[in-house]
Amino acid sequence: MNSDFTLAIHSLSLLALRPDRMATSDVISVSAGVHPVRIRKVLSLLKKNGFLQTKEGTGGGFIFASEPSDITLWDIYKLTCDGALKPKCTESSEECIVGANMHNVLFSIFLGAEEHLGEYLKNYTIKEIVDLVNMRQ
Amino acid sequence: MNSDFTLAIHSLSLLALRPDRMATSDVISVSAGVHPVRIRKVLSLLKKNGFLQTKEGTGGGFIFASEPSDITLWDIYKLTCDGALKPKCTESSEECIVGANMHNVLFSIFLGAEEHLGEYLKNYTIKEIVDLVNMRQ
DNA sequence: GGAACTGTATCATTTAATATTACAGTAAGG
DNA sequence: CCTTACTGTAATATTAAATGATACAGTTCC
Repeated sequence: MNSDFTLAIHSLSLLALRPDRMATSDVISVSAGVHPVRIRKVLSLLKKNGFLQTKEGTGGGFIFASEPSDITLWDIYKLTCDGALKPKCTESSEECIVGANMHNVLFSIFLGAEEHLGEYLKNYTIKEIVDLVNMRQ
Repeated sequence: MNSDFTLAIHSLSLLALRPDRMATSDVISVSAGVHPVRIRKVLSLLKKNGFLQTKEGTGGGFIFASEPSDITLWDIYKLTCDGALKPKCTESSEECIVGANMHNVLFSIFLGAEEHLGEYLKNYTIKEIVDLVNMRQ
């Protein structure tokens, strides 16, 4: 699974814990252990979809824009790794009945698999992630 | 998703269509469009788990060992890409409550996700894949 | 106008996936 | 019993994907 997905969850959880003040990409990147540019990249995606707000310039950064209970892991999945389950089929022989059709058959099955996974991921919101993080402390 | 998974399905489907005679790794590799050594590697895994039989030497190759309707995609998933859904968390800061606990929280959620995916994949057997392939012809 | 940010493009580096080569072991058939 | 056609598997090379790093334009605040 794409690590952009976990990065997004990580960042949103961190922001959910400080709903009052902004966090810079530097602060988040230290917590997540990655390069600040990656944080900016991933979070700009979340911004475009209205999950958080940003502010440039001095004192700027990222801040939660909605309710942690309104964002599900499925929302984040769709943004960061839609199609990740899709099978990577190599160019197979068109002359063989299996080679010629396997890709399409698997594609439709995996479309269903992703939908199915979606039903599971919809059960978890950022609020629940934060609660679980707090419980472990 | 790991392409060993699709390779295994491809190979098994091909073998299911010729239950009477053996197929060599060369034949399968042409159909699947990959290197024969990879076929041998993936199929040796399937052999170890009793899904097919092999024979070395002249006239040897791979042959189905069980019923196509007895092998589900979940069986194959477990062999070829168990844990593939597991989030790739980077080393995050132990000093931050989020960084210190995110990994464990996500890990347990993804364990559940994989189980959930399993319920879906159990609905498909090699027999059904072969039927779908035939229908498309 | 300078300091502290985001936004984004580009290039470098690391890591994972896959292909290739090589060869030992096994079975069949002359 | 020797040759041919296979699997099994290790080692190495190559390619592709993920990630990191650098650079800099645009914004906001003081």
